[in-house]
Amino acid sequence: MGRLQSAGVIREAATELFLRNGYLGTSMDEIAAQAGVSKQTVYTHFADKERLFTELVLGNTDRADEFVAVMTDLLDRSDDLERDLRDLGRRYVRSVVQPQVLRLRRLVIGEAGRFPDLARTYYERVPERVIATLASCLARLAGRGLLRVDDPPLAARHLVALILWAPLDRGMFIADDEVPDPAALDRVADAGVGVFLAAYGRG
Amino acid sequence: MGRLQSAGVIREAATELFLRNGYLGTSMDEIAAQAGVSKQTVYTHFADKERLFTELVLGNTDRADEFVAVMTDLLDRSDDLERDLRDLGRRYVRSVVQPQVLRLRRLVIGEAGRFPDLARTYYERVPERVIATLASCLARLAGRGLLRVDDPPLAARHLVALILWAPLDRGMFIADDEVPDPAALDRVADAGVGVFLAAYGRG
Amino acid sequence: MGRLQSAGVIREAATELFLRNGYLGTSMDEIAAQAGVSKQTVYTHFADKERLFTELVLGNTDRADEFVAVMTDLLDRSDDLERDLRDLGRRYVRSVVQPQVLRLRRLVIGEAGRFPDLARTYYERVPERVIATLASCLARLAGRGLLRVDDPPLAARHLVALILWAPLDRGMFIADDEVPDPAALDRVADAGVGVFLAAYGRG
Amino acid sequence: MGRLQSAGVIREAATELFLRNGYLGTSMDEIAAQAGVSKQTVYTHFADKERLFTELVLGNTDRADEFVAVMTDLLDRSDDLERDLRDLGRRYVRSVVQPQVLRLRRLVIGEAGRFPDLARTYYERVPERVIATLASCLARLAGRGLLRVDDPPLAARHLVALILWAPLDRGMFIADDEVPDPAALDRVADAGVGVFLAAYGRG
DNA sequence: CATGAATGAGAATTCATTCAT
DNA sequence: TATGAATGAATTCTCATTCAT
Repeated sequence: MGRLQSAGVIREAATELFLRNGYLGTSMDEIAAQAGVSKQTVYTHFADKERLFTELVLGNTDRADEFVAVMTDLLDRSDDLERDLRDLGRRYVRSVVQPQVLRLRRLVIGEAGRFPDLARTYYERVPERVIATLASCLARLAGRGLLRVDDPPLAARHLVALILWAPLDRGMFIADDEVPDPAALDRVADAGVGVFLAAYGRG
Repeated sequence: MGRLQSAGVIREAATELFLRNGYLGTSMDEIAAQAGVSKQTVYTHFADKERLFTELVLGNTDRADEFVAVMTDLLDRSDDLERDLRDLGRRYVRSVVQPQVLRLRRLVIGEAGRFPDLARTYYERVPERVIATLASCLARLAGRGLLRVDDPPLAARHLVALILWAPLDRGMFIADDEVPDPAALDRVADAGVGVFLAAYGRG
Repeated sequence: MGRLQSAGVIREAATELFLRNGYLGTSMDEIAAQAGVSKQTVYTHFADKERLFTELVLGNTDRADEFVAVMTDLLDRSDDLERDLRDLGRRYVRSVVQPQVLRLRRLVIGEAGRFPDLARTYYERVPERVIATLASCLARLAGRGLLRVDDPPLAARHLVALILWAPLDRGMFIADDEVPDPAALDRVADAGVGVFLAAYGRG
Repeated sequence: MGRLQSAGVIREAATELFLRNGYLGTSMDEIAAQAGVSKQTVYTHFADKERLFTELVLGNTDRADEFVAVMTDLLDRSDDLERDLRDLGRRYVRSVVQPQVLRLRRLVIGEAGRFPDLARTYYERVPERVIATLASCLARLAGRGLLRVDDPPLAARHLVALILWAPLDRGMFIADDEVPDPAALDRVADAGVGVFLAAYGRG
């Protein structure tokens, strides 16, 4: 088996186990067994457990990339802001409540004490990045006269909070695998957008 | 040393260690050493590590009691809603960003996979309890004509989200011990209340 | 099994194994097995492998005590110096070529790179201590007019060298368990004393 | 890279590491890394770790050759024995206290239990060879009437002991890299020669 | 000749838990 | 009630060595 294959298999196995059992709850033995390689092969590809862990976590941050692109596209060319904000909110909420996403968030939060730099980097690369991009979009929308926004980052945080809070906060504590009902999620997102527009809409 | 003293000392020691190092990251040896008792004494008072852990976590949920009482008192006899909502928001945000509170939240979230029932119970006893109480208060305020609220639980979630989201989300990932600047927290809370009133206010 | 028993059994087992297989060549597993206790019991009594090792080595340095006492006694009340020096030389050589003694010397020398402080301490407590005591004795003998000694420590080194060198140097490299022929050892010691007296004798 | 170059580089790397960290304390990985070649290349040139080790140790025994030649030359054509013995003693002591030489001696002694044949061979090729050659020289000097020597090997051992003992015994245990003060070494050698001549000199 | 990938065995150390006193 | 001693299983990581290319 070549280098690429092994590394990939190990990555998959380790990701699954870390997400399920946490950092300390996952042993290098289990990872090797799950990947079907010897323990030493794991160490050939990843210097130690810490680096394997951080590499995996940070390797999962690019999922934010697509969302940021979609968001920019959607809002910058919007000609029906309420419709497009709802669309955005629904997409956002649905992506965030994926079990994999929730598990990763729980993992990073739970290990923030042990890996403070990792948690900070994750925070900057994922949620903060979305907020910053959204703030830019809102500023442009305000420039086009479609919103009244004095403090774009603050407004962005409010929009995200209104859309995500309820399902995300719940998702942090309720760790089962059942994705919430999509219709209910849509209602949550719509209601959040409604409040946002009531406060920031053109009036 | 009597039973009560020992149990208390152990509880303190274990709480500190669990909050700092997590469930798996804390050993019964460390707890005994930190408490200044023998390991066997720990086992005399707490059947095993799991029960010690869950008992400690659930023993820390009554901190929500006071807040719920304050909230009810404040809102039910309000004669200046904006002022009192701001007061409430500022108190809430300040209490939530206490390092101990953030650490406990991180701990429960991080162990939600290993202790799903514990996480669910914590969720119900702390954040959901606040939401439910707040929803009642908002309903009564609507009854008094001070707010326009169709769905009180939803409105409660919105208010909490607007007030807490930014500092709490940050606090989940940035695990240092520096409490945010109180003035900045006040501004965050005030801005959240502002958005809430823009959407749900009588005017 | 009580604390004292366990510690003693572990000490014996570890001493034997370290002397036979060296520091790195001995595993904590082997020590526990040889002692008939669990590995953790070894760790209960000795913090780690290094401390177990150093404690054992330094615990074996008091064997020099008796010899130093005998030497002082013998030389300080000597009324036939040649006879008593020969007696001393024979005792010395015989004690030094004991397999246990040679093994310990080899062990400390071989680990001098890894445990420089241990080697230095051993050197000071065993060979240097004998030299210092012997130097005092020789000085007193010179004071009694029985020897001509300008530099007692130097003379002491010469005497020790003349007596020990040949069997000890051989014993460092030839590691079998056969003790040299006692008669041959006596001749070596006697010859060494002869040279010493030819150089330092009264004349 | 050709066979010769690789082998040489590996030899150098392994020698340095074995001398510094011992046999078990040196891994084939470290040797390969230090040599800048792959581990497999090490195994191409040396069947296994044991053979690499023994080959290196025995490859370092020819350093005795030169000294033996110098000694023979010096003593066999001596016309001022005291001067030439002192010269010899000073050279000998200085060569023996070289850090590399002391490290090799410590290494062979420390591994005498694991590699008894290697230690024996080293002993025969280095110290015993010097003794044997010196014994011949002393015998010839006695034949020329310059010394009174009944048992040349014994006399040779005495001379070597008187010259080397103090610095060499110390050098076995004190493993720092500071070479002793040359002037002090000269005094040690001179004093040893003095005692030797007092016992074995013609006068 | 040289390499990167892989292995099974074993290293030191720590774990939660129990037993005898 | 409290303890010190003890355990068996598990932890991360390294070892000397071999295989396919």
